[in-house]
Amino acid sequence: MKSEPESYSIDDLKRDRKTWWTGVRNYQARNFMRDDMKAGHAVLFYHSSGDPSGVAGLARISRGAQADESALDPDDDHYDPKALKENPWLAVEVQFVAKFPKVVSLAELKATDGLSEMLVLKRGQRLSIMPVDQGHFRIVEALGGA
DNA sequence: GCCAACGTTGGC
DNA sequence: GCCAACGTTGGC
Repeated sequence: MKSEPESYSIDDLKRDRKTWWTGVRNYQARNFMRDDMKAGHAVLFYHSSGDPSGVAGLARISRGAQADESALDPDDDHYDPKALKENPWLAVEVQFVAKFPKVVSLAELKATDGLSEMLVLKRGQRLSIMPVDQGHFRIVEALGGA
């Protein structure tokens, strides 16, 4: 799961302990939340446009997808005037697990054997949420040293 | 700030 | 359904 640290960082999640991951307005990302992200699943927390960009820590899905009410709130940054109650945007609840001592940078990910097929490293991949292979997850977790 | 690689919108 | 224009993401 990607977030710009200036917007919401691993430190913010550590402070909050858990948070509803609202504001996702991409259908593919929404479908990942709906179909593939269940309570208990492990998450890599990625800082995009960070210094450096990379995986900043670990989290866990604490509650599966529910309607993201922020889409219906005109005062919310991610308000979607076309959002429908019958076909809502979704959010999952994410729980803090660990902050890596040092961000596993994008450059480090690219340089690591066994991660070449990781989706976040694929060309043109901009989704804010994507599935991670179990093998890739273990490698990144080990690099993070948490 | 630049720009590639998208996704979305809307005219036709 | 096509596709040009536009908006967004995110690395650099």
